[in-house]
Amino acid sequence: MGLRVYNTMTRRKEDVVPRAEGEVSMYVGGPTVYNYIHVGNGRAYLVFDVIRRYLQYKGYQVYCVQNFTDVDDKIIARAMEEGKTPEEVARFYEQAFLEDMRALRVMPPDVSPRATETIPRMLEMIQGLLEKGYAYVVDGDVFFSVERFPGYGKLSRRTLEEMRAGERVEVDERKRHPMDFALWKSAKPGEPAWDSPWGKGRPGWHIECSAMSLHYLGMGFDIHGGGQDLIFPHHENEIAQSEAYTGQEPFVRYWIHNGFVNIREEKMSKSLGNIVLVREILKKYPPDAVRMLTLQTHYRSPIDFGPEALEEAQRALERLENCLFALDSFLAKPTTRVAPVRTQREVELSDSFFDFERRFEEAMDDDFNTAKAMGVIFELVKELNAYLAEQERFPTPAAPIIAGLGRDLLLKLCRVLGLLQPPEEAEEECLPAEEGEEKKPAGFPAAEDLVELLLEVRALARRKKEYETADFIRSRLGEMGIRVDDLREGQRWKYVGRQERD
RNA sequence: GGCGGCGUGGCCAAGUGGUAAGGCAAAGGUCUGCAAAACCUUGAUCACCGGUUCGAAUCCGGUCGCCGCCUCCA
Repeated sequence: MGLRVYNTMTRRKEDVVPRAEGEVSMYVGGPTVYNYIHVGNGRAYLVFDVIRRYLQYKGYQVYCVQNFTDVDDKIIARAMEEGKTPEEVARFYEQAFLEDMRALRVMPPDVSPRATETIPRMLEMIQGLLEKGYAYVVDGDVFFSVERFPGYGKLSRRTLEEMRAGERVEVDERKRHPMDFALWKSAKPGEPAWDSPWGKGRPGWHIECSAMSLHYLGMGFDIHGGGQDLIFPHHENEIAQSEAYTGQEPFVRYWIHNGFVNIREEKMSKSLGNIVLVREILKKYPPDAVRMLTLQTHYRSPIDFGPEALEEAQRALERLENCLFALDSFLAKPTTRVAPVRTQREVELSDSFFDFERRFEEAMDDDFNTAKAMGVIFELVKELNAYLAEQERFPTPAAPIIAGLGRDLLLKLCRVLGLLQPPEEAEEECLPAEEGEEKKPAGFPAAEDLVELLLEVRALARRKKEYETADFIRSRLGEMGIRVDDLREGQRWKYVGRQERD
């Protein structure tokens, strides 16, 4: 069974057959950089991050383009408010976006072009559309004529007659059809502007994505993704422009759209004023908790990002981390005899590992069913925990081998979903340890050794039933972010980081 | 008005023709000086009504309820 994906265009799950064998080209709608991104944006980028990781896991060479919309009404408005230039605003939030993405552990795209740097390509396209009669000029504005493009509405499944343009927004009288949209907007005084054959102006919103995707990926690329709110009009317009301009179709092979984020049952949106910023929740929850929450629901369904849901996701994540912690400390324990001889139970368990991986893949192959895939991972966790529990009573010589295999599989599957990734280099740079370390004399004991020493003291205390001392050590270490668990055969510990909640 | 989606145990959420994954919460038990973790055990007939079928949460029709899009938005 190969990979299948739900294509918004056909409203069906389709087998994925990339344009070029073994390669997948994808374009993910990037941010308009006029503000910090909210969790709705965050979800979209997490969804496509997972899709991308899974494609790579399947062996595809993935090439990913993501734009920055750095010229736009909202950016201009923001600049006015803050007394800055639109460019300053754009660069600032561009940087903030990159920080948020890194914090969420989203893989950076291969190319992230800016709209303002793609203007020549856009002018070229607009010119071409004019020449072919798909567009017209009015007072320095250029509009796309939707009536000239027969396929208009095919993505959002609606016809021009069905749409009630002007019902909620006043229609520009100069347009030939109410649904016509701007390719180029003439500049008002004080706005950023570029020279064009139609006078000074700036691009309309939709044209940039067409220009960039055609430039970097070419006609008929594989995956175009974004939130469901982009289906109409943004992606519909992109199709119209691109197919009209090139005279070819399709513009995109597979359209993938993720569902919305709700906050307490309501759609999160700017007008409702219930925006939650990515950087706000990352102050309260680890990035993997946010990722876990998105993974536990299918990408096309709505998700509630309320505090209850996040708490729950965090506890689910802890179950995963606890299992890994238990495996790691089990494997770190010095063992006297290791032998490959497996018990019947161990033969069955290690055989089942293949099964887990197969079921994981089946789930992901079916339109990236991460909720199902997480279910498989949690079943694996249960098996591994049960096995470790057995080992406490009845150690077996092959245990390190089996536990090692289990650990490798668990980590492998989690990382396909972007969970439990090793900390990034950038993060380590943030730790203020660097300088101090230089000053330490050679041979200064590592922190790990000192922790071990404390735990030896604690073990001694426990043996003498001096529980006050033992508990004191445990709680003080806990305050420093070191978690200590007592097991039947000894203690295990791990640096889990300081808990900074609220 | 048009188009689309949803309604599964206390909560979240997979499943879309063969008698319901998983997570969180809860209860009891095991382990344990305490704590934490973990393990074992316990619970849903799938909004409602009717139909198709040997058999439906899963297909068809209807009813009720919720939501989204048609406007900038991930």
